[in-house]
Amino acid sequence: MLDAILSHVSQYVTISEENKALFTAKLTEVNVSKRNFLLRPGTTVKHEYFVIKGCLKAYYIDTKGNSHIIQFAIENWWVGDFDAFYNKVPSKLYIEAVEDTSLLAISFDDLTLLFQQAPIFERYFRILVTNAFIAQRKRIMSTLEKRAEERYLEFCAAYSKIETRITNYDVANYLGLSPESLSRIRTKIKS
Amino acid sequence: MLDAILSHVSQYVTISEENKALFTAKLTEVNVSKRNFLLRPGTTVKHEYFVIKGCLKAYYIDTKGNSHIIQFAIENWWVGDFDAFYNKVPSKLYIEAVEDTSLLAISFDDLTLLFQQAPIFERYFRILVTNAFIAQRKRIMSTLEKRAEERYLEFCAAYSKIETRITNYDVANYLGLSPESLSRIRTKIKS
DNA sequence: TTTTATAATTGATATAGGTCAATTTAATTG
DNA sequence: CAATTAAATTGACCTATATCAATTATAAAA
Repeated sequence: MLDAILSHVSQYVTISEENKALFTAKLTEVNVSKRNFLLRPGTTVKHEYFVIKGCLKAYYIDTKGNSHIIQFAIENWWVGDFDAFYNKVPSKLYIEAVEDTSLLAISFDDLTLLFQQAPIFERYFRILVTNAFIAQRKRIMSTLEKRAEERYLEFCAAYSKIETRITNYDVANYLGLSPESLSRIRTKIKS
Repeated sequence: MLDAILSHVSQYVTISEENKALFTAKLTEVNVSKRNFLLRPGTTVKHEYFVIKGCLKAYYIDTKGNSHIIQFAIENWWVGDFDAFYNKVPSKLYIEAVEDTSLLAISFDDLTLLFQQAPIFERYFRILVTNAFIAQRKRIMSTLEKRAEERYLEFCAAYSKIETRITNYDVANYLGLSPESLSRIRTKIKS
């Protein structure tokens, strides 16, 4: 349970046993069953979450009523609404479990305290956010330069562990495509 | 000169005079004149840069030969190639001065040292990257849900200080549009 | 195993924005 | 300021992907 998150931390920074204890003491378990919500828009976001088991999607509904998936999260991913969490603005996101999911949560106050007590975690999260930033930039680059078909193939390669766990409807949505277009692309690829 | 960057740091974290001195001692001035490059693809990136005066664009050329601007930078912005800088991979970016520009540079080694000497800077950069991540996410959201015209108006509102300093060709490129389309949108707006 | 709900596919048609080519306007530079 | 070069506009036409509507397949529930 805690092994997963500690080994994740250890991939990025070296931490002492004391710091491990300090960290894990601040984590609480949260379970969300399939089709239920970890987060809904309008809420104040007090936690960030680490996925132990399961799969979620983070999406929002725009002014025209269209939904847009901005992130999938599976085992060993952090998920939440950074904007709402750090800037204390109401969330715009739905975070919904696509499978029965168990997570570990850390609150804003505990995280702030942790940063004071052990600045090494400041580094851990700095590295994580930097990586997330880079990954997100690559997504922008992909959208700018590539056709739908190419982006779909790229998605399958990058998220092979996710692709089979979610519907094509959701994959299309993540890629900014209509499900019909994705379906056509898939039949085209098969031939 | 150093005032600008110190006051920028102070917007995000509280730092002592010693830490200010520690930081500024690691900065060196760099000047790039209009149409010249701060960075070219294939290079190893050893520095991140803070803009004191001027304007730059960061772009890359894709496999099809099309260029894509991923960032503009003006006064008080950090600019560089995060991916290349942190992950020590060759840069894919051109960073070109759109006006005569002066910057402050910090090297990877100095930054690493700074993080050890004064973890408060770890926090400063964590906050900056988090903000950059959030801003970038908003860009993705905008692309997903909005038409070209709407995105252009949004761009003008968000980057009013930049908009007049760069060509429409570059604005179009940043928005993922052809210059012709942007031109049509602009004439449509005027009427 | 039948019913019901959800997901995926297919066809017909529409459209935002791209591409190519030409022209005009505005900046640079000798 | 004349000569170049770069930037912006306009027109004609094209294409990737959306939208709407219907159908089929698959999964969940009764």
